Amino acid sequence: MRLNEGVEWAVHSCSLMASLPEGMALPARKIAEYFDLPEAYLAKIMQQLSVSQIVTSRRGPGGGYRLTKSPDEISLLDIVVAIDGNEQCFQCTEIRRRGPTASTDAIYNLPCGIARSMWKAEQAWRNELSKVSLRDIQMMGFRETPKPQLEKAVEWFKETLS
Amino acid sequence: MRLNEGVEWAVHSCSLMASLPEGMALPARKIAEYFDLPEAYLAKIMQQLSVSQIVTSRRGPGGGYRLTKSPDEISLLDIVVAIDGNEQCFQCTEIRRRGPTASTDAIYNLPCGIARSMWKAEQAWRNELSKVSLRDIQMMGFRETPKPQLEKAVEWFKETLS
DNA sequence: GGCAGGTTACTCGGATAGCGATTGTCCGAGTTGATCTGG
DNA sequence: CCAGATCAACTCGGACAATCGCTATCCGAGTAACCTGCC
Repeated sequence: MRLNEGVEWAVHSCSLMASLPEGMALPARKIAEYFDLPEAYLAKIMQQLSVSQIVTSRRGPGGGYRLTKSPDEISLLDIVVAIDGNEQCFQCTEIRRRGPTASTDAIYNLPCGIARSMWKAEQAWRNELSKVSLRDIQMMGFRETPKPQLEKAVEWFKETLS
Repeated sequence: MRLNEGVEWAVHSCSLMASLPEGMALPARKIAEYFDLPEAYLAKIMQQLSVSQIVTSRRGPGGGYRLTKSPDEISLLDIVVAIDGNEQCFQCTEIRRRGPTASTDAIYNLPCGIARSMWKAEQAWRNELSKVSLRDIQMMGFRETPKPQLEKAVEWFKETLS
């Protein structure tokens, strides 16, 4: 089981946008430049974020993407769901109702116990992800990034937004 | 993100084998018959369980598969790992070290905060799965399966093992 | 000098190929149990 | 009647296609700013 590679890009991109001054937008081209990623594919990722209402887009000169909400109100889970979809990891195909021992019209009061166990674990995962906000990610970045890098980033931001 | 379909088959198959009398074995052919699954593909799943030491195999007439350990000692996580692999769902490619703002030789004391958050959630998922044993699954099945089905299953077992 | 129209450059968005992993299948290798034969 | 060898059937195990989803890319649609010429 592997998460989409785009998830990593999306979270980093959103984290970058979290530092964007009010009212400004960051084009996909610039984000791709900042992380040295293929522009065309990143654009697709950003589009998915746009569809999921995590960012809004604006076309034309001075356009680009920006977050729709405060970084406090966006969780990792939101981003993961936007990129990777919201379907259950474990798909129950009701195997128990098949084969010679089970009749098709049997009444089962509960979902399959195996599915319930798998879904419970999945829920724990989702729950952890929903507890981490984009603001938390941003703060971690500020605290843990080496100083020279941080200064370079600020410089890059100034140049880009001018 | 989707879990291998084989995981569901594997757990059901193991649950079935948990009810197998001491010393006997269940061939893949019979398991496929019980659940009405394609025999060839199920054989592949069983093979993966065999490689991971969850079941042992025995060839020839009277051969088949059986659990290596007591159902108490086998967790859902063991089976998931056997079929789906043990790699991390979230792969960190160290994006933060790329692009114009980061120098390649920069020293980062900690793994990327994003990766840490994702891995923590993943750990919660693994932890939940490791808490559920095959015995638990078996017991749930006994309690929740409609009586007529349970009797049919017992009947099938008798015929098959004779 | 101010305003309107056209032009240009910039950005997003959807349609379109390429590739790798999961899914699905087959046949050969190995083993066991039964059978047959000879003592 | 028993023991040993042979045989045949059964089961696993690895090698081999097909399909699907993720990865990657391009070009057209839309928009805002700017420039130019006229009033």
